[in-house]
Amino acid sequence: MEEPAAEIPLPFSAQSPSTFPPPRGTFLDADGSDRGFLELIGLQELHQSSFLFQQPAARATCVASAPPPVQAKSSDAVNFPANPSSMSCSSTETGANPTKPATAGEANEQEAETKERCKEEGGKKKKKKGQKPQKEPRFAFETRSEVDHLDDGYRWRKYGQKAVKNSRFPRSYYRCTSATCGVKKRVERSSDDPAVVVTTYEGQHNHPSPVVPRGAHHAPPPQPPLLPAEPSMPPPLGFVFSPPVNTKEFQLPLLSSYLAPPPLDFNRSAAPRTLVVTSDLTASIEGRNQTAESAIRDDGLLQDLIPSEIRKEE
DNA sequence: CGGATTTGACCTGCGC
DNA sequence: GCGCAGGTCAAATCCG
Repeated sequence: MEEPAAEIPLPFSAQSPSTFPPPRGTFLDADGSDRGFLELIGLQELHQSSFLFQQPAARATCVASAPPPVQAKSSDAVNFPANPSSMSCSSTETGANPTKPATAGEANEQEAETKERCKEEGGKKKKKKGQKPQKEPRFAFETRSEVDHLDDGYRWRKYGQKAVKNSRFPRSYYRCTSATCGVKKRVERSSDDPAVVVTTYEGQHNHPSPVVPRGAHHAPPPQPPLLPAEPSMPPPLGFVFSPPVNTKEFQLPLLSSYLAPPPLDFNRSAAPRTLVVTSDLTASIEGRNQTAESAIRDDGLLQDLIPSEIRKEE
C-alpha cells in the first residue's frame, strides 16, 4: 500500500558551491512534508558536530518513503559525517505518503497513516515477545561515503550484521548507546553503487548528542569541524525553507520531533544558520539567521521553523 | 578492565 | 505449513 517513496532533492546544501553542490530539494517525511535532512536524523546537533561538513562536496537527497525504508536517491549536497560525499534520505513514518503529500487530503493521509500503522505494527516483527509494537519513525539516507558508519554525533553500538538478500554488502545494525534512547540505525551499502551508504534511522533521540556538546561553539570537537576553509558555508544549524512554489509540498511536520533530541537550549543558543530553499528547490544557506528561524527555534527545532513558514504560506 | 565489535544462533513475520 | 529473509540476542573476541 505504501507508495513508492517520492524522490526529493535535499535542500540542505549547506555550503558554498565549491564545497557543496547546489542543494535543491527538500526532505519529505512520510507525511510528504519536507524537513531538513538533518532534522530528520536529529542532526540538528550534528550541525554542530564536527563530523558534519568535514568533507565538502556532499550530495544528499532526501526522500520520504513509506514503510519500506527505501533510500531515496538524489543528488545534492550535504555534508554529513566523516567523508560523506552525498546523501539522500527517505523517511518512513506513520502514515504519510511521500507521493501523496498534503494535497492528497487529510482523510487520505489519515487512512494511509492508519494503514501504515497497522502494517508497521503488525508487519513489523516484534523483536521479542513483549516488545512494544510501536512504530518508530524511520529515515533512510543515502550517503556517498567511504565509511559505512557515518558519524552523526551520536554514539552507536553495533549489535548485529546481516547479509542482505539483494545486496552483496552486509547490513549493519546499530543502536544508540544511550540507555534511555532506543534509536536504531541500519547501515548498508547500496548494491547499485557501492560508494553509496544507506543509513536508516529508526526512532528519535531523546537526548543530546554525546559527541558534540550542544554548545559545540565553545567546545571545538576533536575533529576538524566544519569546513574552516569554507567560510561561506555555514554549518547547518538550522534550515529555513523559503516557501516554494508549492507550500504544501513544503510542509514540515515534526520530523525533528522524531529523531531530534529534545529541545535543548543549545539549539537556540547555537547560532542558527539558515538554509533557504527556493522554489526551484535550490537551497542556499543564508548564514545565521535570527528571524523566523529563531522564532522557530523557540519551538525547539528547525522543523518547527520550516513548518511555520510554510504554514504561513498555507 | 570496560566498552565496542564480531558473529553465529535464534526468533518472528511474510510470501508462496 | 514451510521456507526465506530480516532483525535481534548474546557469547566470544578485540581494542584502548
